[in-house]
Amino acid sequence: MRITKKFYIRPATETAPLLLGKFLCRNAEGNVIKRRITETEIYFGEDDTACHARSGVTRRTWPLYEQGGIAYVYLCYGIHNLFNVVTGEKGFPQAVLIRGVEGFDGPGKLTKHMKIDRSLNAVCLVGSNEIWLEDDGFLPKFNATKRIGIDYASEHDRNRLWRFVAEDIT
DNA sequence: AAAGTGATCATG
DNA sequence: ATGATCACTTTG
Repeated sequence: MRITKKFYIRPATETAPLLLGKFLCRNAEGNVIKRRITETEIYFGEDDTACHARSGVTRRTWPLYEQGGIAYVYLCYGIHNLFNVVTGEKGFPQAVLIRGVEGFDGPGKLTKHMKIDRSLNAVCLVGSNEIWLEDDGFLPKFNATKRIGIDYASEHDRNRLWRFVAEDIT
């Protein structure tokens, strides 16, 4: 069944591991794709030097400050659309980056396959018929590791174990 | 190892 | 208006 609002309104630190195994669902022009999430990463607050919100509210980062349950999609390196799930209460910027789904490892690859782009930025995952998440009760085992691709962040933030990889989903 | 690619943000 | 930066992927 579709994941409801309540699931999203809690800290990304809680939500990120729970998102593993959930189905990311996308309806693009009547074509529905559903795939289990295999890899997630936390971006948490203005004090997290790896988080986009480290510079406060801007034209790009405003969705991070909304109440949990919406999408945050932005263009990375001029080429790749990266998909995040905004979590928590309104006013505290945080999100979970979806880094992989079954069959498609890599945050840019999965968005390409599922036709996710910036037109879905700030879309409500609870109410949209274009993109949403579903839960069938499956809870995979997982490992927590360091985040990837954030060399510019402080050592302290680089060392946080804020990346989660499911073991039993390929 | 390194390019490709363009929105975003800080600076002037 | 301009330039540096960047939560990546692919190619050699």
